[in-house]
Formats: sequence, structure tokens, C-alpha cells
Amino acid sequence: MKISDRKTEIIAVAARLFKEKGYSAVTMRDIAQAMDIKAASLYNHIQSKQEILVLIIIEIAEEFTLVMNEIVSSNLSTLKKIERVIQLHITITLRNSDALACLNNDWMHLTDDQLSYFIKMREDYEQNFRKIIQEGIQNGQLKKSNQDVMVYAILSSLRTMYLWHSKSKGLDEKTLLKSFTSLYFKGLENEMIAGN
Amino acid sequence: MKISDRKTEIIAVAARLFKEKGYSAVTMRDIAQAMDIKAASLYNHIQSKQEILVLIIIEIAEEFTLVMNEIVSSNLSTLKKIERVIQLHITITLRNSDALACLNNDWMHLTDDQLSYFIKMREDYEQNFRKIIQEGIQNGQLKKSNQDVMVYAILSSLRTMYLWHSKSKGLDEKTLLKSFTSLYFKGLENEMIAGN
DNA sequence: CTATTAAACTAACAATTGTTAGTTTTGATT
DNA sequence: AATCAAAACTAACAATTGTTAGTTTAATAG
Repeated sequence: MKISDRKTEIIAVAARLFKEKGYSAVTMRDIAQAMDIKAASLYNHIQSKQEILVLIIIEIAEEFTLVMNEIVSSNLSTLKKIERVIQLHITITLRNSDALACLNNDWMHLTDDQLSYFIKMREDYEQNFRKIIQEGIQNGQLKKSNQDVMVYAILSSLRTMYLWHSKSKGLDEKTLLKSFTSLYFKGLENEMIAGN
Repeated sequence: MKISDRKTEIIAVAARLFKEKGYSAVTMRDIAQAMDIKAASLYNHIQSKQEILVLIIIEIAEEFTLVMNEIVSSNLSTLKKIERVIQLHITITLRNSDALACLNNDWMHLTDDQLSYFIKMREDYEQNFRKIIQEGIQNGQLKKSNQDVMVYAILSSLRTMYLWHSKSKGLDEKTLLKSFTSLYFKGLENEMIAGN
């Protein structure tokens, strides 16, 4: 099923508005106004407000799931796997931060099958990332520290990159990846003795 | 102005509901139902739905502001300052994660003076944290890496601790602090050569 | 026992919500 | 110029929203 240009446009506009005020606070009339049409006209292209939400969230969630599965079943080193996860979040954040904001904040407004499908994907995703961390601790590549803190501290900062990445100048894909990996792998603290 | 017990209860119940579905998706009837009364009865205690939001968010925002100001103007070392910031987030998360969720997700539904007051506090808070990081880089205690990534990656993972801290068992205040500081200061990577 | 007051209630309001039905406009193809 | 489908429109709906007015209940103090 091909999605028409106009429908794609509606989804993009909606995602932008959802990012700013959240799904519940955005009305169909808001979306219509942002497109210079009337609310009723939206229904020539979409079935419901819910459908918009589903289309925004599920596609991107599936992409995360797919790539994470590839990473976890690869035979890269633990550090390389983590780097790939960081890269994944950077890529999607830079490409579609509106949808990502929506996924993060409005997933609970999905209903029925779509809701449980999403929750399943999210749980699997976290479980996969935990597996990478766990493996790294066991094979000695990672420090022995609290797994949950490692998993969630990293995941949550990757997940909320969309909130700030555009505020900072000169923050391209390469710089982001380098800075994130440096922070997570080596930490903040400077271990070089100051040369003075 | 003393806040009555019943009013405090309303605020707590509302915060819990706002955390689950967001401010806009929670109706006055939802809040009332959760307290086993009718919606109209709420208005014996509060002025409006907006007032509830304000009371939830502003108090906690002011606490963050206050403590951050103390930290930044202290003469602790950079690492100790960062540790204190981590401690601040842990303390508030453990004490009042519902309000914290609300602050994170629903601040944009504040209006007028309260909105600009909140935004000002948030900007100052970020600016103060940036100042700590900057200072640390200059005095050699921190690695030279991208400041924005350091600031926002750490802040955003501290800010979203409420999302997961209760999922994990045995995560008391002390363990959280130790794990967070270890992760941010030393990083994930194990630099000990495996003894085998 | 009475008076008072806090806090619940019922009933309703005006506005806004997502959505539908039916109609007109637009723009491309014949 | 005529045809046809896509996409806009107007008008309205039933439900839900935050909130108000006026009333009753419950608890406390005199």
C-alpha cells in the first residue's frame, strides 16, 4: 500500500505539532490549519487521528527493532556493538526527530494491537541492549558496574537526543558519534596528569 | 498560604495520572474518579486544572534551581560538583517521580507568567551545569570533548531516571549515585588487562 | 441541640472535540 | 469542450471538556 504525497505531508506536519504539544493537545483543526486546509479535508487522506499516530510511531519503532536485531546477532566486539547502537540513534534522530519525539512521548496513546505491538518491540529493544552490556561485562570488555544504570542511563540519553541536538552548532553526525562514544566509553574524567 | 491536606492529595493523584497519560489526556473527571468523588467537588479545593499543573511543576523546579545555585557557587572541585548534581536528581526522583515526570513532559502546558518563569529556570539550570563542565575542562579535571554532548547527554539521562529507576531491584540511593558517577567519570570501558 | 462550615453532591452551561455527509472546486485526460 | 476523480469545502452531529450555580450532607464547636 503506497502512501500518497499528501498523506505523507499530513503525517510530517502532525509529527511536528505532536512534538511541540503532545498528541492529545493537538486537534485535527490544528493540523488542518498548519496545512492551510479545513479539518474535514484531512479525512480525504487519512482514516482517523489515531491512524496518524500509528503511522508516525510504528515505522520508526520497526526500524529500531530491525537494526538492533542485526547488531545483537553480529559478531562485532562489545564496544563496536554499542557504537553501532549509538550510531543508530544518531541517524534516526538527525533524519526524523519529530517522529522520534512522538514515539517517546505519545506511544501510550496507541491502542489495542498497536499498543501491545509497540510495547513488545520496546521491551525487546531494551532486552537486546541489556544483552550487549551483559556480554561485555562477562567477556571483560566492560567494567563491572550496575547493569540497569548502564543500560537505562545510556538508552535514555540516546532517546532524548532529539530534544537538544539542533540547539548546538557544528554538531554533525561524526562529531556526535565521537563525543558520545568518548563519553560512554572513557567518561568525563581526565586521567592525564596536567603538564604544568 | 497553607495548602490543605485534601488539596495536597489532589495534586498527588493528578501528578500520578499526568505521568501515565500526560496533562492534556487526563480529565478533571479522571482525577475525581481516582479520588472517588465527582469532578465538581474538586473545585472546593482548587481553582482550575491549570493550578494543579502549576503547583506540581513550579515547586520542584524551584528546588532544582535553588540547589543548583548552591552547587555552582560552592568551591567544591568540578568532580564533586557534578556528583552533587547527580545526587540532586537522584534525591528528587526517589522522593517525587510523578511530579518529575510531569515537569519533564507537561511544562509546555503552563501559560503566561508561569511558562516564562519555568523556561527561565530551566535555561539557567542548563547554563549552570554547562558552567561546571566548562570550568572542569579549563582546569584540566575533565577531558576535552564536545561540551554540548557532555551537558545534554548527562542532564537528559538524569532527567529521565524517573522512567526506569523503579523497574530495577536493589537500586537504592547509594547504588544509584555510585553507578552514575562511575559511568560518567570513568565510562563503560574496562581498562584493566584481563588477568588470564 | 443548634449553628456553622467544609466538602460533597446534582444539574447544567458553553466551548471544543473527532468525525461524517453531502457539495463544490480543481486539474488533468480524453 | 466534456468527463472524471481527487481533494477541497460547508454544515452539522454526538460526545466530551473544564467549569459554575445551587443544594445537600457530614462533622465540629458552642
